[in-house]
Amino acid sequence: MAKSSSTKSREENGAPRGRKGDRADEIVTAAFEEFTVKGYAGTRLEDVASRAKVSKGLPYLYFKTKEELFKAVVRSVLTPAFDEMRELMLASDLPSEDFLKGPFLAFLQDLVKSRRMLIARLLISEGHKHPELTRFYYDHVVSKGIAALRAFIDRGVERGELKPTGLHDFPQLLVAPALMAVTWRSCSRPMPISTPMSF
Amino acid sequence: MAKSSSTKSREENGAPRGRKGDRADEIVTAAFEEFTVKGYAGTRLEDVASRAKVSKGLPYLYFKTKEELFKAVVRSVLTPAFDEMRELMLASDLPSEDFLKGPFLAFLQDLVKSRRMLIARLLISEGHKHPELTRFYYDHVVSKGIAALRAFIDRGVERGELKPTGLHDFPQLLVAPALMAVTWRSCSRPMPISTPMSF
Amino acid sequence: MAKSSSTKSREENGAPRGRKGDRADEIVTAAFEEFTVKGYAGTRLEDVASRAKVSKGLPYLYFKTKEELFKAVVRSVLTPAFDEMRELMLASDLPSEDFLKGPFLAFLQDLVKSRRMLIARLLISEGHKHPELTRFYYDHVVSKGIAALRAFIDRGVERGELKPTGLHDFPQLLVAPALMAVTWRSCSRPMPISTPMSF
Amino acid sequence: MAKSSSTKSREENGAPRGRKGDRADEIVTAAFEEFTVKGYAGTRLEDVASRAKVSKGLPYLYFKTKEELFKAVVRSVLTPAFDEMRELMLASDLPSEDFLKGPFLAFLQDLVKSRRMLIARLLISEGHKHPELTRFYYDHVVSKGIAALRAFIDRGVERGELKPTGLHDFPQLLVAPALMAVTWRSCSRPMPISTPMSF
DNA sequence: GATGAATGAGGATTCATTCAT
DNA sequence: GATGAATGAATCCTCATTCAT
Repeated sequence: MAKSSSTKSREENGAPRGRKGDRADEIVTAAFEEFTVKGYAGTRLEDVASRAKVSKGLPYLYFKTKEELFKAVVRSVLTPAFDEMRELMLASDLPSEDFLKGPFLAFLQDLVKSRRMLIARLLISEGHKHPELTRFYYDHVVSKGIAALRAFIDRGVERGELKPTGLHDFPQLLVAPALMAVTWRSCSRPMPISTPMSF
Repeated sequence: MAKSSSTKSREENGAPRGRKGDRADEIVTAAFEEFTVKGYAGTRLEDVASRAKVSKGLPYLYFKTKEELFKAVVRSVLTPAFDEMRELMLASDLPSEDFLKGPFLAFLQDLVKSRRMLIARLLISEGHKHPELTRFYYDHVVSKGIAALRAFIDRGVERGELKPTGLHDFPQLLVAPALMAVTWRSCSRPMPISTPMSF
Repeated sequence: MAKSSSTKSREENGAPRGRKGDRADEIVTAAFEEFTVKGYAGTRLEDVASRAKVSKGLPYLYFKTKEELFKAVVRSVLTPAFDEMRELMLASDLPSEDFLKGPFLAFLQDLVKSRRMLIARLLISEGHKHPELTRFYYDHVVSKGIAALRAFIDRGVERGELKPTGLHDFPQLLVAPALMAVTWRSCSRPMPISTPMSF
Repeated sequence: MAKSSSTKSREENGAPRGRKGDRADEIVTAAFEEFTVKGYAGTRLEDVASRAKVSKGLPYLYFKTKEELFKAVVRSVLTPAFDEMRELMLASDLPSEDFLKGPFLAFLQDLVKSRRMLIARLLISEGHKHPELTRFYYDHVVSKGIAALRAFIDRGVERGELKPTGLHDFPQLLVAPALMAVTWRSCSRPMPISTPMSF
């Protein structure tokens, strides 16, 4: 998340860069940490500001409201994560199972280890309060990820590398273990992330 | 929650309000609905009260604080759900796969259809703010459910009905689809709950 | 205080007797203890009720409001205390100084030792919120006590036993040490009550 | 309280509101007035705020809780009062009786006339709810005042100006008349403060 | 008379947001 | 642009008081 805007997302969140380290980015980063730890309602903008080492009023210069900041946080994590996954799916030409057990698993494990998956908990807990956000991201980001997964599955089936199963209809099951790991962990018990196989 | 008032008051029908009133139950039910819809912080006790058709102050007569009420809600949903599951696992002697595809799947589908699984979202989103609650329920309720699942798997393996897989180590994967369904749905997209097959 | 209504104050506070121990008295006694410890605002009628071993609603059967109960408490302590003092002043014919150093000092010391003087703190802290009470008691009870003290002083002066001093004008100084002792003690430091002499 | 803002803001005149605003001082002053009139429990922070002409929330910016504000009030009155007294005792070299009947009496009379002595009533009525406050002030402020009084008395005795009496043991009796005056007045009846003589 | 469940006004406290500097 | 003092709506919780039983 830290480097989310390093690629291309400069102007969409209206952040000025400034050579001494994008304040907006620092605020978003701090907000991410606060939000994932305390939840939306539990996060005080003042704490976000302190964590970002800026004054209490500054976040309002970049983000009109707390909700806008929240959306910026989701944006800054989700978009890169799904972009990465899509790139990954297209970049390899390994046999399906090898790919799943190799790079894809590694990707999921990284995801789970990184704090970025915590965004999942945020979406689960707060998503319904921000329906446009949820819908927007579902429609523009998540659905693309799912499409990529589905395309991957279909290709594997075509090649005879995968059995045609219900997976085509619910490709999200491929990432279910990662989600499971995160939700499970969030309920205080670590659960090792194993292969998404046996599917 | 389901059967909390089993002690002396009216049954499932809208019987006359008892004198001593299982108002506590009505409050817990109302609170469950508010909490699942609005989250912990977003729920106003006053709304819980109105929903339960009682005065603003009454919830405090039964639950010292908002947190106590929250705990009571979790308790009232979680305990019966896990008890039910354990009973189910012990009650049947069908071949493992038949059981999983039959009664067990039906149970999960019921669970997902019922609003009770919404408690999962609550635990995911708010659990970390109530660590003792989480730990208590993990230790006393969840772990028993997991043990039951594991026993079931082991029995199936012994009988040669199931292949020995990593499932023994993470039996919670058996309910993962249900959890997936709920979390997915909570992000605004319905996802049919299918068989926990391929297991 | 305990036995305040044993003498003559039965009907004025509307208390029924009932052979098994005047409930009203028990409530007043309990209230006295709560009020002196917690102050007026800090006292919960529910705690008064528990202390008196009666139900939460009972005090309202005897005392229309919390304030009425408070007044009853003041009444039950002040009246007997001043009555006692007046009787004392009239009962003796010792030389003035002997009387002051003997029975009168003993009386003050008893007063201070007893919990009854705590009523002073109540009047100091809460008196201004109950002006009619204060005025009534000043006019009907306190002023009689002062008059008795003044009469005693004047008699002593007439007899040549006491020097004519400002004491005539502020006879309350005779009890000042007792008041001092109580107020001082209430600020957490015990102060022995010595002779009201050297006056 | 009197000179609390001695650091950098306007003096006794209604000078322009400073930018950084010694709002804290204004709030403490307003709180002092509310507390002395209404008591601790009876004071609504909202009223304090209005009296100080600030918003409801501002007091919480300076004082975490109502209790902290209360402590600040006590501090702001007590400390200067006792400091003043100690300075007074050391500053003069008049014969003991002249000092008592002159500057010291004047000091007490001023004290009683000023509203500062009302703090005494606060301590009497609310002190027991704030034991650390009471103890702290006793140990650090009051006891020093008493020590100064005792030193003064002893010096007088050494010089043969005062008779050795119990006063050495309870020097607080020197201020008893002032305390008496205040407590008495608080019970609605003014009592002139006369000489602390006859001691 | 007694009980204790129920009511609801009232007050402490928090925090998103604004704005003068 | 930055700052942080100030605002005030919102919400938890308490408790005097009422009332059905």
